Amino acid sequence: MPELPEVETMCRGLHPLVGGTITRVEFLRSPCRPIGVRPDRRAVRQRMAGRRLVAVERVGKRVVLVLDGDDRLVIEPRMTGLLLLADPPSAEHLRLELEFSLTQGRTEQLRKLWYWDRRGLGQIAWWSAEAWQSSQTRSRIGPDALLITLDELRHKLQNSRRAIKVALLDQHAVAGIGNLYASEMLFVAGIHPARRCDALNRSQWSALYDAMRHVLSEAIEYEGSTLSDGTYRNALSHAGRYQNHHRVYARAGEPCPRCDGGTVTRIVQAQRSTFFCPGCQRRK
DNA sequence: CATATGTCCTGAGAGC
DNA sequence: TGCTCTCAGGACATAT
Repeated sequence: MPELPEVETMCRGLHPLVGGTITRVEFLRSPCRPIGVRPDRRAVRQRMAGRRLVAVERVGKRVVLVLDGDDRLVIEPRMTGLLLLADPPSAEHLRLELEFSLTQGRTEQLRKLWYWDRRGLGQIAWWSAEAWQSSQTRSRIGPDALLITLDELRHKLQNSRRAIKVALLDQHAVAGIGNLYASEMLFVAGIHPARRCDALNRSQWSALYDAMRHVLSEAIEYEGSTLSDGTYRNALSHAGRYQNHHRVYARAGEPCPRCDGGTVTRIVQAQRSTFFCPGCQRRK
């Protein structure tokens, strides 16, 4: 489930490690199927060891550990991946352990960073500086949802025949939006999730753009959403709080928080749940 | 090219 | 109580 706000929160939580040197890299043997590591575990372990962490960045829903020399370790948590400095929820789903050495004055401190993933759909990939550079210029992934301009968003999607909800999930168009926040931002914008992109007018694109920025930044302030399965946690293993502020997601049957008489409704689009209010998100 | 569908994965919860 | 089944949705592979 981690989408842009959760991944942003994870990244911010890793800030204490910046400047530290990686002293140990351990891919943990677990009864679970190993997650994908590219090029492979041994190569990644060799390349990581002794490197300094220069920055932690986010690209869409991916966490990028920038190392000295500009090489990068890119972590995609997908559904259940977490990056933790403390208290993993279970030992058996730990996948990767990194040990960092941090110097503060004369004292040296060791800290661990774990990648934990219950379902194991996550991916970890090593990018050399050169490979990263060329992939950036070829730009396989779309502009980040918090960096894209209104014009870019409109030009990317306005000719698409897809439903707007489905198009918002396309990471090649705009990166960072997932199933939960797509429903939330369409509700705030007052747009029916099944409206075709090519049927939206200029003021609706503008409303959607504003709603996208509003919902995502609000969710970051609350440190993301921890759903009923309780999986998502920040780096210190604390739950997010934005689930208490969801307007429609997973609220089917509840009264609309905006209009009189509307009921939040669940539909399925592209095999995913969508939540909206038929009363104030009109088809036309 | 654009769009739609299938696939992977684990554990919670429903229903019998 | 204990079993089987369905569902949750990240990204990508494959099909149309």
